[in-house]
Amino acid sequence: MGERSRGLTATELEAYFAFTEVSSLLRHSVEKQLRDAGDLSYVQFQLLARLGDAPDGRLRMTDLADGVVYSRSGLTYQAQLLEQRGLVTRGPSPEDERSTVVTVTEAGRDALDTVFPGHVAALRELLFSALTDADVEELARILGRAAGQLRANPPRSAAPRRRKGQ
Amino acid sequence: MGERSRGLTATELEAYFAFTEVSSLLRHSVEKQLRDAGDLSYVQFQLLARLGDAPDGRLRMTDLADGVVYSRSGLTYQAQLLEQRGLVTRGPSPEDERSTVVTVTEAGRDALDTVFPGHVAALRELLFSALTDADVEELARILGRAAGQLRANPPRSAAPRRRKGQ
DNA sequence: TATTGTTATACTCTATAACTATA
DNA sequence: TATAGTTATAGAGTATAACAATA
Repeated sequence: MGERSRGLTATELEAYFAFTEVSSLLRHSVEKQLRDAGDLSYVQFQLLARLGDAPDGRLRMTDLADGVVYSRSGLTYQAQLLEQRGLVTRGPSPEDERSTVVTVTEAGRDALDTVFPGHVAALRELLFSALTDADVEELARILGRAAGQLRANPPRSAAPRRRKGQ
Repeated sequence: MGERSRGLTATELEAYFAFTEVSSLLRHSVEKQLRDAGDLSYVQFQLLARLGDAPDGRLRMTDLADGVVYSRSGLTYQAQLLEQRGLVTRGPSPEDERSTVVTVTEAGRDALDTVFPGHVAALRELLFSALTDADVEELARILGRAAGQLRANPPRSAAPRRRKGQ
């Protein structure tokens, strides 16, 4: 970025550019794989995967959204799509009548199983094949730190609600 | 991802999750900053930044697109937006009459200058503040490798055209 | 014939605000 | 009053295919 790079060191710039490049290319490839293999968008895959890992495959809408979707209406939209396809069910929470609980169905787990091998293969081929075990460890450590920092810095200029929406 | 994680080591999974988390949160924050500070989308910022670094601030459409936009019509759309705002100009190439050359205007450079300090500040605060100099060097090295690998693996199942769209 | 770019079109996704209902 | 979620609506962005023009 030429002169505008003042404020970042050369190494920082290099790391940032590499990060954005990897992020963009990897995301694009992965999205294509998920679409081709299971007709899932990346967001839908993330939501299903999250539910698949949750106890009983169930999560409240609010907890499901975290980090994946940045507006509540966006989550409602995606949850509707998944429900229409029979990959999740939605129902009221027994504990808190305001809440909606989303649950993965068997079909939802099948969709994950269908998509997952290709997903892993893509990651291995596109990302990990170029890295040593030590690289991967370093990457996990460093990005883990960065993730912690980002989590601790919620988007500023907060809006109406604190948790989900923006 | 529970049992479905077979095929990736625990460390690989950890690295991948951290990567997606950082990518998502950072992108979201940066997009907000660019929008607030200069009414630019992330894609528009990338296009302007690329032009700002190019000799004479000029690039052919095809060269401008690389890695930023994945369809030719998408680039045309964004270039139109930038041209309407006076941030770039478009004109025919003298060498190849088929080509369109895009050039940053002074207003375009001003827009970059307006947005850049906040952009750098966000990166410093959200990403680099948590990392040591050695971390940043490692990150640049590792992600540089990964980027090379990704560049060498163009999106498979190629389509109509080879370079940009597909 | 292949390449560069534009246009028309349809579609996906996201965000804002207004609204309902429960705590 | 605050929280959880939905709905209506509008807007931004992307992709595909058909197209025109030049190499």
